[in-house]
Parts: sequence; C-alpha cells; structure tokens
Amino acid sequence: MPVTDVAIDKIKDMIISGELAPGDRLPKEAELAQRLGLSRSSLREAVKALCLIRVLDVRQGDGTYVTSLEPNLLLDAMTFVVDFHRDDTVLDFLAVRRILEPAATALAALHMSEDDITELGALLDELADAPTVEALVANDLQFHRKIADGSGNPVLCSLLDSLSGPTARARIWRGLTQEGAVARTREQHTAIYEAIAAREPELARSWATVHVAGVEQWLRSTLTQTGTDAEGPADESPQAAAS
Amino acid sequence: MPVTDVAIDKIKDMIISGELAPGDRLPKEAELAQRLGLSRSSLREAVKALCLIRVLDVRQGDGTYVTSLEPNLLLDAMTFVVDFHRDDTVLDFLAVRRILEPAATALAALHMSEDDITELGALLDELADAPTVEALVANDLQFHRKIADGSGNPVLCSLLDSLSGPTARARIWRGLTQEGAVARTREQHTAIYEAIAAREPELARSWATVHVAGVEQWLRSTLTQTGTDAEGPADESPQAAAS
DNA sequence: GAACACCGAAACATCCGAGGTCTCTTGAGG
DNA sequence: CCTCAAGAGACCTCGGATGTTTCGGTGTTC
Repeated sequence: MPVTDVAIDKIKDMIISGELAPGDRLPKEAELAQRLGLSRSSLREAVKALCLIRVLDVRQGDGTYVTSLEPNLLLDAMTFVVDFHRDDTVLDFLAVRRILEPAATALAALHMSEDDITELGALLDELADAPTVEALVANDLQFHRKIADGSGNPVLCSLLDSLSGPTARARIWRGLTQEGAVARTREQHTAIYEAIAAREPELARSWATVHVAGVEQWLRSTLTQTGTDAEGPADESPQAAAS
Repeated sequence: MPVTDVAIDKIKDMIISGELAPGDRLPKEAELAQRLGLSRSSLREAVKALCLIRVLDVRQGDGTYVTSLEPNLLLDAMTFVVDFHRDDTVLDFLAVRRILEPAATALAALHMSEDDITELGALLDELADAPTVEALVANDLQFHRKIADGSGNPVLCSLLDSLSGPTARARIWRGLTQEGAVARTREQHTAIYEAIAAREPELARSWATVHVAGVEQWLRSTLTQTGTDAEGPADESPQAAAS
C-alpha cells in the first residue's frame, strides 16, 4: 500500500480514536510528516484527499484543522459523488428519494416548530406568478430542504439534499418542456404545506409520495422514449440539457 | 481557489462532459499537469483526492484510469465517511436505515429471483447452532446485503451497505451484552425470508421494520442510559467496544 | 485609554528535479 | 508455441527552495 494511503488511514485513526477531536489543529506539515514517516509531498496528498471529503480543513497561513465532522458536512461530500452519475442511474437515485422524501415529510409534520411551518408557508408565497425556471427550481429546493430539516434528523436531511442534485437537473428540463408542470408543482407544494401545518403526517406522506412519483413517472417515460428512439437523442436528455 | 482544487474540478468536468469515459486512461502525469497548467506535485494531490472517492484508479507502472463510476463503487466511498461518526449520530443513521430497509425488503419480495431466494435461505442454514458473535454479525450483514441487492436498485443497495457500517458495530455490542438477542435475530431473519419467499411485500416490509426498530429501540435506551449516568461510561459504548 | 496601521514569524501553496519501483511489452531462446 | 528476461513507460517518493496568506505583537495616533 502506498505511503500516502497509510497516512490517510493513520490520520483517520487519530481522529476516530479521539487523539484529534473536531476543531483541533493538526501538527504542522513538516512535523506531522516526520511523525508519520513520510515526506511532506506525500502527506499533502493525504491531507488533500481528506479535505475533499470534508474531514480536514486547511487554511493557508494558519494551519490544518479537523472539521466539525457533523453529518451534514460529511454527507455534503456525497453531492460531489452524485454529480458523476448520468441519466441511466438518475432513476435509481430518484427511487431512493421517493422512499426517503415521504418519510421525511411525515416526520416534519410531527416535529416541525410553528415558526418553521410559518417560514415554509412564506416560501410558497415568495414565488412570483410567472417565475423563471431557475427561480422555480431554487424555490423547490429550498422548500424540500426545509421539510427535510424539519424531520429533525440531520442525516436524513443531508442525504435528501445530496440526492436532490441530479433530480434538480431533471426538474429544470421538465419545467422547460412539460406544460402544466409548474402549476402542478405549486399545487402539490401547497398541499404538502397544508398537511404539515395541520399536523397530519399520513396526509403529508401521501402528498410527498404523489409529488416525487410524478417526477419519477415523467422521467421514466421520457428516458425510455428517447432511449428507444436512437442512440443520439439520449445524449440530449436532462443531463445535457441542464449543464 | 488553490490550483489543486481547480484541477479537481477540471478533471471532474472532463469526466462529466464525456471527454473522459469510464475505463479511459488519463494522459500521463507530466502531460496532464502541463495541460492543466500546474506542477506534477499539485496534480498528484488532485488525483489522490479523486482516488479516495473512487472516481480515479491509479495503477503504478501502468497509468491512471477512470473507474466504472457505478453507483456501488462511488457510494462505497461513503463508508469511509460514515466511519467518522460517533455514538451520538449513530441513532440518526439507524433511523434512516429504518426507513430504507423495509422499503428495500418489500421490493426484494417483488423482484428477487427464485435462485436468489434459495441462496438467501441457505444463508440462514449456514449459521451454526451456537455461532460466535463475529460469525453472527457477518452472516447478518450478508443477509441484509442480499436483500438490498434483491431490491434491484443498486443505489439503494449501496446506500444500505454504507449505513450498515455503524450499526454493525452496535450489533456486535448488542450480541455481546443482551441475552436473547441472537435467537430473536434468527427468528426475525427467518420471518423476513419466508415473507420474501411467499412474495408478500407488505409482510416482508413489516418484519423488516420490526427487525430494525428492535435494534434502534435497544440502542436508544442503552445510549440514554449510559449518557445520563456519567461522562466516562459513554466512551465505552458500542463505538469503543467494537473497535 | 482605545483604535488603527505596520511588521515579522509561522504555516500552507507551489514548483522543480532526481532516484526508485512497479507493470506491461517485446523479443530471444527453448 | 510457450517461457522468461530485458527494456521502456508510468507512477512513487523524496527533499529543498520560493511565494502567499494569516495571525499576533508592537508602536503610533486620536
């Protein structure tokens, strides 16, 4: 195993064992390199890798620190991973979201504070009558994020956030192409909001299911349609259209 | 933004844009470094980081390649991330698993092939009458993995796999401390298997819910108990006991 | 006495070049 | 046709030199 990988494991162990707590500063590069028995160059590779997944945070002129290691931060790195997936796997991601989103919405109906519910409602009103597609998608992301946050489970919230990446692109395309999608989205959002406000978890869950399933069904039909047409058009599906 | 981070984005873009397809080989270090306008050292940091999340695969003496980018591979990297979480967030992970596992089990009841179901049953028989805790946990992981795989959704399967990491540790501790846990696990596994074999998705879902909820409830009571006792004992909870 | 500007130390960022190790390919020999 | 050894190509590791950024102390000014 390359020395860099060994270093990654060693640093990981130092954190898991508690030798390095969240927020702690690591020894300076030269010192840590000597201690782990490798060169600064190789150590820097290890640090950079741990940086990408948000475990470490390097600040030039200051030092290298362990991040808070909170779930939202670490799962945030998953967004980066999800970005690599293309159309053919987007459906699988959406299927998982279809499982998680209703559960999160039901939890939100139980746990959200009155203040948060008020803010959720305000989000719906913020939207202009004829919003741009970008504004709509941004508002949609905020809406679902607030609900996920209201579930009270940070892991669930972060996971849903990461999964929204690819579906967001699909939504853009949907908004661009499918007439009525905008209005329907608003209606369903309102229904979800009202169910949460009424503290009706099962109703909220059902509306969320309907909402996600709508996107899923549309995406499925679109993909199979372009997929069977020819090889070329498949490349101009949501992924390409949104980038 | 540091040049290394720029390089990471550039390589990422090269992959997403299709310039680099899965399995493709990257230009040699020196060449790519010049093309991206940075030194080999910095480029190596970028490559190493993308390596950690399984996007790239470097083979000494050969070259650097883009991995298959399949969901199981990329989400596998999440296991690394999950490892960093301590007791206090394990419950949140378990709660997510409690949402996904029943859904996956229900899907498995619908989609699993007869052959796979046979193999699933064989897993149950493989276990000795008085298994060691390690053997039990290994068998348990295999059992749930096969079901997740049977859901037909690779993303769901990989996600559950990653989430099992922390709960596996908890299970070890549970097996060590709670009398009757072993027998109860076997009974529930058998029930899940039978529900899948009978193609009863709702029954399978319910048994899976019961199964995961059992672990969750036990873990919750254990954590609150040790948590209120004192600061010290909390350190000897599942995380420490399993390492 | 407090606020501000300056300066030096500390730490990371980047680059370069040399020597080592591994893998794949090639071609000679059996 | 198979085996094996030599060579080329690519990544691995190292150490040092130089640039940039940040932090904290110091001195001045209001």
